[in-house]
Amino acid sequence: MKNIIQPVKGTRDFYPEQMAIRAWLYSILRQVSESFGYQEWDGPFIETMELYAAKSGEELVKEQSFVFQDRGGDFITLRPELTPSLARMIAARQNELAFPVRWWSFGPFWRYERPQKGRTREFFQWNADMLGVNSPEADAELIAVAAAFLKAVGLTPGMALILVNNRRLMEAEFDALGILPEKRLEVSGLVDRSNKMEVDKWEAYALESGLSRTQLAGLKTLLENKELWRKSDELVRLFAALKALGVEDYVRFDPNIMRGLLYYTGTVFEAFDLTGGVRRAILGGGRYDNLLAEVGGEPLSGVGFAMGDVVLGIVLRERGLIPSFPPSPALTLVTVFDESLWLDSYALAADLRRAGIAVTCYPEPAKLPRQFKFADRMGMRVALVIGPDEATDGQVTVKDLRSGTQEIIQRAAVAPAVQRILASE
RNA sequence: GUGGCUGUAGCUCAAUCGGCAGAGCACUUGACUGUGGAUCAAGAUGUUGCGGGUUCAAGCCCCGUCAGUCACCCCA
Repeated sequence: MKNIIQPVKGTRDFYPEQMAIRAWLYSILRQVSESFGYQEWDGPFIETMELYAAKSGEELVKEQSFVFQDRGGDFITLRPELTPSLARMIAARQNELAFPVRWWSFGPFWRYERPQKGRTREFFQWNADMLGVNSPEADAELIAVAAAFLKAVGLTPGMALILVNNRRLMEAEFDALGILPEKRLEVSGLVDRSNKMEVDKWEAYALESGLSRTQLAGLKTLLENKELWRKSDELVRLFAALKALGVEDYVRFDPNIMRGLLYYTGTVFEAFDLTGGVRRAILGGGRYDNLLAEVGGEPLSGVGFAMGDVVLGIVLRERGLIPSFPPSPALTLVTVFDESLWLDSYALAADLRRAGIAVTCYPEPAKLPRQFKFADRMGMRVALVIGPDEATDGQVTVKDLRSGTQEIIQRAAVAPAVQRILASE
């Protein structure tokens, strides 16, 4: 223990147990994404620093990304997000792609931040985007994808909701309150924080940032107005589309949702666990209009969202929604009785594999209790024994590990017998 | 980047005022020389994160450092 080299800060080891969960999540993402016709894609895990600097400003990249110089002296960044790669790859094939583009991806990302609950330095993220359509109905589709996912992992509308707002609506309201355009960003940040801070602290903070008392009062009224969405044609259409898509139970209007990102221009949304211990967003996204222009492409509108695996994992664990998987993918063990019968066991295992059964053969003659214990710990269902008695008669002992019953049968009948046990509940 | 808390056996954690480093689970062996889970018995296990300091004596106090964790910040 003492001299084992430490893992890199903020990384997670995926032992088979955790890897099974990751694979399970991946399979659900695939199923949900593909049910809406999204194509899987991926970009490189490393990109030039310029790609991110173009969009987010160099400070952010240098301080919160992993950046290193390659041997040629170029600055390389471990990707902290996927959207710039998406913009770059779309822009490079802008004239040949069949729009609207619907793409999804699941892969690793890195951010050089201080780890805490729900935040690691290496994490996996699911991204889904649609480009080439600018409509509230397209926004609704992405929200429906997100809702379909929540449903697929067992999160009901009582557990998690997608909160929706619209930036254009909020900006119009800010204007109506006499908040100057150059103040919008700061006020957006303020709005974003309104749920996280205590009320009086928040108000003091608001006044400090230059809002008048009337403006503050107006802002508070605004943020409590659950019907505000009716003033936005885009949101009215969005909610109508969500209803048609059958996911309205998962979605609520919430004027507090702004999202920090500069590039969102219209609809924005975030999914939250309603009652759990984590306050962080499970997923978040929105409409962006100018992304491609920033990497040198023609202007193209898009909408998309991203979901990290870390917060989701915490939520699912708290809710008991992560299924358990047997440790071994092979649920059948062929034991090795002794040295003289070793290869008989190997041959039996090979036979069963030819019959399409996943089989582990114990790799050496060991005491049977040890071999059975191994089968038990690996969550196996069937154990097979060829001892001297069985060998003489061309037979095999087949034991159902769950019921504890066993029978001695002819070797040719072993495969069907094993399959029967595996098929039983 | 700022602040709080925590580092003791593989894991979860005890250890009184600074006075012999322990328990449960897991592990190994046996009860049971052809059968796992259950039970019983026995056994093994430590650079108390690391480095320094104070002290007759440090897991405990002090300084530093590393790691974990929580909050702030940020959240692409």
